[in-house]
Amino acid sequence: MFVSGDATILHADLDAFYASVEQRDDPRLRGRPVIVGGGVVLACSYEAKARGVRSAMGGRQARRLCPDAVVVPPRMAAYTAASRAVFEIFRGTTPLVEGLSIDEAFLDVGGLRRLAGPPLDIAVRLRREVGERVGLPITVGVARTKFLAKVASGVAKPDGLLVVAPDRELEFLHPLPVERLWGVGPVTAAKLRERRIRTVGQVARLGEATLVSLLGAGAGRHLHALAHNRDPRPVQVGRRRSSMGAQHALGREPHSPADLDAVLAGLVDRVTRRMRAAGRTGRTVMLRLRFADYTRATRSHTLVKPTAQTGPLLAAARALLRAALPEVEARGITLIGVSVGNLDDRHEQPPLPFDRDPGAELDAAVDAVRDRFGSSALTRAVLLGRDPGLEMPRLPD
DNA sequence: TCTGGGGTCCTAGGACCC
DNA sequence: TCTGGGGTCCTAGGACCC
Repeated sequence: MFVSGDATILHADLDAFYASVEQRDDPRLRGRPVIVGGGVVLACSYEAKARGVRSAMGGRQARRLCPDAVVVPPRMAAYTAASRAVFEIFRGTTPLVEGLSIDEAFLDVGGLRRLAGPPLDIAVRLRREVGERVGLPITVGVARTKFLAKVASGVAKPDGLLVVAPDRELEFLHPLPVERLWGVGPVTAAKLRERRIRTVGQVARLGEATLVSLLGAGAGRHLHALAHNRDPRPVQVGRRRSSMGAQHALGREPHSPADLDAVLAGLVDRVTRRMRAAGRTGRTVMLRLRFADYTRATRSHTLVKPTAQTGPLLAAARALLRAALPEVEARGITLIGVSVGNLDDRHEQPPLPFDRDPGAELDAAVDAVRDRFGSSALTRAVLLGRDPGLEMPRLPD
């Protein structure tokens, strides 16, 4: 029978996901260091990790560390398909699945003991199934809380399984370095290091007030709770994205306002197209900038009505960019991004027929142009207000 | 070795309303 | 004329995650 307080939460995490898909699909890559992505490392195999390669590392450094690595371009469609197949296995295991990203999820198997056996057996079967049916290695951590299950999978990687029994939790947790805690990144770790605090156990002995004064109220309380393995968050099914965005890195050379506008139009088009495909609308447009010194800034504007139409969202993004141009010209720009937040479901406002909804008509025309001529033609058309082969309504300013 | 693209959550001040 | 507390929304920034 179900005993509350059992270790019943699984954190399942595919190992070196993109690189493992590449090794699965090309046997020549197996056992060799593999790097996915050229400019920066998107993912790398464990053979490459053993040589010091890390994701997000610059490509040049990665090749210097590991000259015999095979560098392959990313194949997002293959990763998406593999992810879907794995999530099907997750949902075949338990209905209580909370996806965290393309390659990891929490599974609550608390109610399944009678049906499917104890969590350890379920985890063993899950790993075998993912291996046999999708051909990928996956690590599973099992614990009483989400947080600890994730820590456990991190410790067990790669291709591992680790169950943390409820009566051994602190014994497991306290010797670990603070960086293992979910939410402790470089900044927090550095602040703790200044106080000579390196392990989770040392954090636990600090006392909440000290942590709050060191890290602020939110982070301090959060960290204090985690260090004592207090994490009441349940596994949540069906969480929806709350924003969608796209961004594009630019070289350090100067960019004219017209160039930036072209990039911006392409980004807004990409985002709104995905929003329409997902049936979402949004109200808040956020412009993200990164300057030549790699500091960042954001500018946002909230519309009165949610929409997925390119027109109003592009107009808002353009207004934000125009307002930021003096700063951009003074400081130089190396990245431009757009995201739409405050996402709503679209169901409340069924799409109007074209003859009553010029915005939807415009979007349909834009999609048609892209499909026929490609996105670069589309960007030119949007910028010039010209017709590359189709009647194109003008974009609002 | 100059650093991609996609997200989440938290904080804090100001506007505005009751 | 001066003084409250509480709540929500918007904007901007920052830390963190994969």
